[in-house]
Amino acid sequence: MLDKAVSILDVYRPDGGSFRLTELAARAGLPKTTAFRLIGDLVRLGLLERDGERYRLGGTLFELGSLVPRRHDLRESALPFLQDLFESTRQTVHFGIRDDRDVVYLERIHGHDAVPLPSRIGGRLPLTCTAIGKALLAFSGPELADAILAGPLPRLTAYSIADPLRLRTALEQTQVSGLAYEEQEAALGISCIAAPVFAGAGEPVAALSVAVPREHFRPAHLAPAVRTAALGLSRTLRQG
Amino acid sequence: MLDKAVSILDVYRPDGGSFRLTELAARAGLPKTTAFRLIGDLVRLGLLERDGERYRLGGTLFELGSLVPRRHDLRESALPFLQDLFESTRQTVHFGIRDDRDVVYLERIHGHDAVPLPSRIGGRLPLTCTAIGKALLAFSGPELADAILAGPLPRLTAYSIADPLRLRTALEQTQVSGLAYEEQEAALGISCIAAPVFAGAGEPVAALSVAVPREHFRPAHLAPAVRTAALGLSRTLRQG
DNA sequence: AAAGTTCGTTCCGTGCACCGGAACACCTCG
DNA sequence: CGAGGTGTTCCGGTGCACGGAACGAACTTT
Repeated sequence: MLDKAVSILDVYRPDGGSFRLTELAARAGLPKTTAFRLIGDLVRLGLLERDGERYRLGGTLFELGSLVPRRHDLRESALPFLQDLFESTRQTVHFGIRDDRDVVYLERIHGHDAVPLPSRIGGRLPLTCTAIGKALLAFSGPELADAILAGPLPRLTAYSIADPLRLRTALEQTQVSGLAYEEQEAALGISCIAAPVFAGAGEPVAALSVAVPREHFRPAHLAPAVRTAALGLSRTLRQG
Repeated sequence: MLDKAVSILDVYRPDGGSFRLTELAARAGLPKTTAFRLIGDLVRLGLLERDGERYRLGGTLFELGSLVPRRHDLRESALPFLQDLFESTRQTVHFGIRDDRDVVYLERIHGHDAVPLPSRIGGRLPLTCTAIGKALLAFSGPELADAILAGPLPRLTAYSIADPLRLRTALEQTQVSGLAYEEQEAALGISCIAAPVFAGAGEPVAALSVAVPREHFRPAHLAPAVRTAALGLSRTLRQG
């Protein structure tokens, strides 16, 4: 039964939105009556809510989701540094962690006139298509990179790296410089620079980045700010 | 069964954390075996995760919670204005909505050396004890204020307003000035100024605030910035 | 206007998944 | 060592989750 309830909730991933009963049932692969029954329970429990004739995710999910430790704890420590980075660059700042082969975004800060990006708090993008992902990947154990490089690489744009050799080279450059770059690999017209965040010896626990319209991309200006934020945060995390 | 699963998840509200099986079962009021079974399912589905011998809320909740429309949509619109407000004040900025008799915080922005506050993204505090809450309450229909004033008022500190007359006066002052204040009513040593955010005619859809250590509270300096942010955001929301 | 289609909701028989006590193995502490 | 606590497994009983059928309402098509 739990599986069925979650299959209903999963209809809303990754795009959110709202659905009517029949569509929700179809997308969840459940008989209409079963879906109707479960939806009623989910609404009662606050995990879904009614919006006219439609259903959308409910406030209780938001409240529970906000308590998830890996989001809450890391975000609290990172926020001042992300704010610094946003202020010194005025560009969209991201903060994310690795989950399997994806980046999961824990925070995203932008101002007015922010460029449209596919990233979203709570959303996922492939490690290999994003600067944050590459920063995480470059400093993770070699087994992960090997495993990812052994299969086909996911693509979000025509510029996404599809050649394993090219990706390996990029990762090695990141290992040397401590910075990872993204060139229209996740979103057309967008460049990005990222640095890993460490909590101690070993793999990075997170990474942060700045995303910029390509024609305004100035690594020389951005790199020090990105490094400073990542180092500052790493130091804070090490001190517990 | 869903009820039981949610009773397990609700153990984590409002404080988060992690628990062992037996404690989780006791707090959820379930027999140990039932809890064990459900926890196994919740872990499999990503709603809980194991942390050694302990269980904590899982990443799937964070991902689903991030898609909740009333959080995601409002926060996206509000963020640039909240950033402006943070930059012009350098103090902790809050953004919240009303749910029944509580404020639910949708965003909280702070820098280094932020003052400790009881607020938290996804957390709740009584309307009557917070500036945001009073801003929301003052511009909601009179039935709500009447209903709240008819019962005992919740208190978070010794300074929280317990006298219905005093609260009614404060609400009327907010209706006149468009600003609501908080004087150690939610947290000792903390003052706060808030303004409502409207999306059209009618009740406010949200409110935003700045929280300051009491000895640094300068309403004359803060009020214009708070007003500007709230007005700017209201305008944006009205334009869709 | 009538017929057909789709929707959300209710009804209800039944099969099996949920339930949870008992048992077990392991660990910790006095 | 024994007592108490923990997490895990086992398994029989039964309550209820399940979902097809039916229904009424709304919408669309002829």
